Amino acid sequence: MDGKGARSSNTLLSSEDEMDLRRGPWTVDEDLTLINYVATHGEGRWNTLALSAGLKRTGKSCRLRWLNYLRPDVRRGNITLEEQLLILELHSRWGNRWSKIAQYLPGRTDNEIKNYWRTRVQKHAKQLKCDVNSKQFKDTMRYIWMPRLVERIQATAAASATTTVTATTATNNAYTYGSNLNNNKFEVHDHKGKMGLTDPSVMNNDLVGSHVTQSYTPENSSTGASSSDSFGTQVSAISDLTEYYTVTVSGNNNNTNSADYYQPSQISYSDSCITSPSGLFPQGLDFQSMDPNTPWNMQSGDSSDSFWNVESMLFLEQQLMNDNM
DNA sequence: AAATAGCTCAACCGCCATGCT
DNA sequence: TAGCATGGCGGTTGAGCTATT
Repeated sequence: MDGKGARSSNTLLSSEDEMDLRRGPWTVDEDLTLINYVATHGEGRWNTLALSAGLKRTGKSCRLRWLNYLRPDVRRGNITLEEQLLILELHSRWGNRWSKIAQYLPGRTDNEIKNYWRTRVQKHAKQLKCDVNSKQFKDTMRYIWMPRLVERIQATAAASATTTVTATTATNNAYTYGSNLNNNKFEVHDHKGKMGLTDPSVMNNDLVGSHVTQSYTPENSSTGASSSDSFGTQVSAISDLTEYYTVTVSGNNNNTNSADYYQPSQISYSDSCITSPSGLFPQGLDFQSMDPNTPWNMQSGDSSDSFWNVESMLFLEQQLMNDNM
């Protein structure tokens, strides 16, 4: 990799070595070599690592491969409704600060979030024939997309909370409860489980019954053009903006390409969702003061999807308000 | 069945910031 | 202080896959 990058960022390599630099997709052997080397020697000093491990890759390539793919805690797969919502909110706040946004989605890489944004969000902007950075599109996200996401999240949580009641009475220790409701798989984990909230500060005992995460399987994902392999990122159901502006907006619903398809004043949404035109977290979350890893820790190797839940979001809102008082 | 279009995402590129000597 | 090495970040690309015609 790094044709020019190899020259600019890896002067340890001789020109002869440069000629041998590999680029393109990583092989299984290369992956194993990198994994074993990092396991033994740790991360960092990527150029030295590449040389010492005998990888004919630049340090940059090794670093990227490790961070975006091989790292044990990296999550790939369904981007949950909650994650989508958070991405939208954080992007509205920070713009294309992908790495910053990624800090608040544990296990997600900036690259994955960036890809999500470009493939899903920008696609809808394109469909609307407006710029993704335009006020019009931002309003669409704020007034339509995000409220609908919240509604869906809440609906999911409400439905699954009912399912959880019986499970929570069974035991307070590790349990995994699965059910099949409307073709969605629901999973419940306790505080020590592999998924779900782990920080007691956000674990209101009264809400135990809501510690539910919903797992969308690829087959019930709404994204028709998802990759075929198990590593491909899938986006949870209801990620399609088209549904939002066709359902929510009063009048002119059918013309999704219309440049003036709605006015904010036309939008009405329930009391239970967005409360401010400025977005889901109207007064600004103090994300900087939060530990990105604390409330939503998730251990590696768990392919389940949603480790956010409505309580998490409400917690965020609460903290937001507290921080602004 | 073949061709084409569209989509996804891993990987690359280039720039910048930081730390070290 | 200058020069270099390294890490990090955001933008972009293109191979591979799926869906459609």
